[in-house]
Amino acid sequence: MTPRPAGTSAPSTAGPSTTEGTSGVHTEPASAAVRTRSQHQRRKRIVQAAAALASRGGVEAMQMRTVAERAGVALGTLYRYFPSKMDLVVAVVGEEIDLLESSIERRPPSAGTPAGRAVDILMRATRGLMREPELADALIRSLIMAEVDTPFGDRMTDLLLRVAGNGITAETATDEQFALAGSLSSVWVHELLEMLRGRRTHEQIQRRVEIAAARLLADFPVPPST
Amino acid sequence: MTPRPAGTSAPSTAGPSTTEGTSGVHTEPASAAVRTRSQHQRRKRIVQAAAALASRGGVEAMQMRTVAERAGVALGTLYRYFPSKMDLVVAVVGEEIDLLESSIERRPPSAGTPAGRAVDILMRATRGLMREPELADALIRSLIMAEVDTPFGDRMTDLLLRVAGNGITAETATDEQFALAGSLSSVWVHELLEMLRGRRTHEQIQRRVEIAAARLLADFPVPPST
DNA sequence: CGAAAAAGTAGAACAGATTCTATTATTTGT
DNA sequence: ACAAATAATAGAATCTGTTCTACTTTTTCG
Repeated sequence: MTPRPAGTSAPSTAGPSTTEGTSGVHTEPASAAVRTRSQHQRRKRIVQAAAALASRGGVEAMQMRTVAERAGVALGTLYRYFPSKMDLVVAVVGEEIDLLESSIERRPPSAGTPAGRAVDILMRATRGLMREPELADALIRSLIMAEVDTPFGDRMTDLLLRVAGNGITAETATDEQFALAGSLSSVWVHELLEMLRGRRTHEQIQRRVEIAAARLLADFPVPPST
Repeated sequence: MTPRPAGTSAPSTAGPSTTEGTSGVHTEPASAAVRTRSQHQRRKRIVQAAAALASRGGVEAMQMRTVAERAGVALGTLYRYFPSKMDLVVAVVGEEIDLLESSIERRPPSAGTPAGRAVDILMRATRGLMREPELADALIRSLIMAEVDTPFGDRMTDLLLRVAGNGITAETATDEQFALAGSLSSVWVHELLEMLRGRRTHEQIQRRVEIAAARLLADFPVPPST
């Protein structure tokens, strides 16, 4: 699941990566205990508000002031939780990826070859993202722009490794396999970008991803049988 | 409200491309004729100023006000030539790519395999870009972000096709070869980004590009001999 | 040449992200 | 329960991209 201590509501500290380097511990006892009446899921409310706004007009519509307002917190508070707009975007993306992961758990790719399975989840992710083009655009772009680590590419690479590689994990994978899965992931991201730019159709992406996957994952382990 | 009629009469002389989609002709008589005394290479001065600033502190340092000042033009004029900061960035990039191309002409890759040649030019490009990390960062990121066509990925793909594919061109290439070259190009761009984020060393990039190229360009035509 | 068009200029104005301030809750430790 | 610490809040202020205004200088051309 989410490697993120999400539940913890410590504003500044912890957090989803964020630009902050601070890795300090925070002294927040609760995780479920309702603070006073309706206090403390501020983080969740913020992310929701942000996602909602982004689904509409993309990042532009997701203005910090507006998000704060809509989430019912002060601008300053918003900035306490998310030091920059980017951090907020990353949080929103996190949720999207969670969704994809659970979808995969629910209905794992069935193709017989590693490449086939990889294409399966990549296209599923594509469809999922494309359901909210504005949001997708905003998110993908922002992530690529991010100064620092964003869980996106890495999580996707991991997913590919696990699903396509028949149980390989970041641990057990060889350096080369890791590199290959990573390459496929970046090809996909790039195609996604092109689609957002209106230069690719769904079919074209599928074709290209298939072509790349077939080469890149050619010698990934095939599952024993079924 | 208004979609800038940009192409119209703009000083957007010829063109290192820029974001402008307008391929229209411009009514600019001169191209070399010195206007009055020192007028008209304003564009060049602007791009130079921009590049210089970007080489220092990256995009942030390349503030429109500062660029204008340094180029000795009014802010309004700067915006007449480059409707947005992005356009300016694209122009700067254009020059960088030109540099790479001429470097390749001067000393074409010598490796015997398509993959080898591809790696050669990609690493050469990497080194070239890394000479000015701030600039590279600014440029790469901006280009990826660009709403519209930017000559970057395409020009690189083309280059790869020509150089690695032993004379193949966008014309003669099969759909698949085109896709494969494109994939390699996106892998490279992604690695470059990771390097800029400080998550890759030169060697790691080389390794990963080699791994990807070996798979992706496996069945590209090999030169007759030599 | 002389007027209309095009290009420049200085600088104000606007917008949205981020920062800062002063003040008011809440929480926590004891 | 109470003082110190922490979290929030409203809102002003700052910064930088972009737009707009009012003029001045060049260029184009009949």
